[in-house]
Amino acid sequence: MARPPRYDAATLLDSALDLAASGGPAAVTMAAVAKSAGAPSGSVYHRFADRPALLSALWLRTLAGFHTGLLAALEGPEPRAAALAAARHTVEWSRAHPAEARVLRYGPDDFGRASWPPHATRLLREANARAFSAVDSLARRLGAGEPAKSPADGPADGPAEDPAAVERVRIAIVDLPYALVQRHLREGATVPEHALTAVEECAAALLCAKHPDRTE
Amino acid sequence: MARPPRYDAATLLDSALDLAASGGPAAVTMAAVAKSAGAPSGSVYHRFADRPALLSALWLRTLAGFHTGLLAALEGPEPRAAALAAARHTVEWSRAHPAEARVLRYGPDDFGRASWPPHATRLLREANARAFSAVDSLARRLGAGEPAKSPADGPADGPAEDPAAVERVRIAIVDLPYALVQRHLREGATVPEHALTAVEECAAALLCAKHPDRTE
DNA sequence: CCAGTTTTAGAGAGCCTTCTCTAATACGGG
DNA sequence: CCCGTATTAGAGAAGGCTCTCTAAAACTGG
Repeated sequence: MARPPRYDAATLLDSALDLAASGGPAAVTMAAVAKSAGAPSGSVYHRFADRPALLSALWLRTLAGFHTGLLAALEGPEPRAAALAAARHTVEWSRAHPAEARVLRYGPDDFGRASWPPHATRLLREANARAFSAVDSLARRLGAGEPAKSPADGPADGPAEDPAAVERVRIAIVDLPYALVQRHLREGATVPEHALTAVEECAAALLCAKHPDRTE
Repeated sequence: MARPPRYDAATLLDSALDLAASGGPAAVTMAAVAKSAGAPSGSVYHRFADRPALLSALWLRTLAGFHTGLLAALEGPEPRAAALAAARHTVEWSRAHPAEARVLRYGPDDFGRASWPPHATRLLREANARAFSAVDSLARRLGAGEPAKSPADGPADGPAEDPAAVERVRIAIVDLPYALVQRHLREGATVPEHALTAVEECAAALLCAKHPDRTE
């Protein structure tokens, strides 16, 4: 009932991904995407209302690709194994998807979040909330296996929720792998294999040391 | 013997810093810097040959500001205290200099390193080499205090230099504090105070756990 | 007070980008 | 076979950015 599409949204986003990976968000211009995909500029505007719409789609698609594996790892049955798997996932996914990982170096603000359509802004908020709550609940599960420390310390609702402990878990399984990956990507290199073992060791060390009793 | 300057390089770089901190590298246009400083565009081009020259000056000035304190901390007499001081410095400096810290979120490539003048490229290489070697030598000093592990493992020239151990130190005192700081900055927030204690705890934990004998 | 030098001041050319608009095109259903 | 629709195709207006160029201005040493 209609002419078949030659340049669909996914294809155009692939071009946008390449441009963003090699030249940063600023390199993703509508003209550059069109040229890189071999399409006329009209076709790009046929798929995406404007540049913010394209940038938001690129960010959300990339983030979703990363989150699926991360969430799967975080929801593993055994808390400790799940934490280590999540830490590993960041490194492995970045090694397998270098272009996407380069995009996630930036933040949504760098991709013009301020001018995104409301729809995209909502999706971003939901995706981030989902990931954050998954990390949070894993941190709770990890804490539940430990001996309770001081029950009269704050309004512990469900299991004990020491914000500092949650923060430590978050550092071990999110920030630390992310930092290591980004260091290599920032230098223009790919993520080396030994980054994986480094992350495993460091995450294990951080998950072990729970009590900050050793002040010095 | 000449007309006194009204807009010197430092003032213009201050404007560029504000623009970069709030809008990223793309927001640092010659026109925007001129407007933000209240100067005509000619004055900007009088100080900086072209945009890459200005961007390189901005990056190098910002990096130098961060490096001075970092190098001072790394060169402390007692290795372990020096390592913890270095980790702390990243957080404290970022809290004290939010705009500069936002700039360092990016990499030199985002500030157009490919088109920098050779002079600037050389300065960058030197600054990075200095910082890297300071971390490296601190890692060596830290390792020297520990019991030697397996002397017949690689061409140990001076003190034992296990690349994995150096990497672990680098993660503890550079990557980890950087990651924590950038997480807050990426979200548009400032770095909270509790980030400092989190970094201290995590760095201490990582510096303690040296031997990767606990595989699981 | 003058000559010399640095700096301000801003107009404008050339290029690139975003976005719009019109026309042509290719396919499927009846 | 033909109509309706989704899509391609690309020209072009409007605006921003980089960079150049000319002229004026402001200060200092003699």
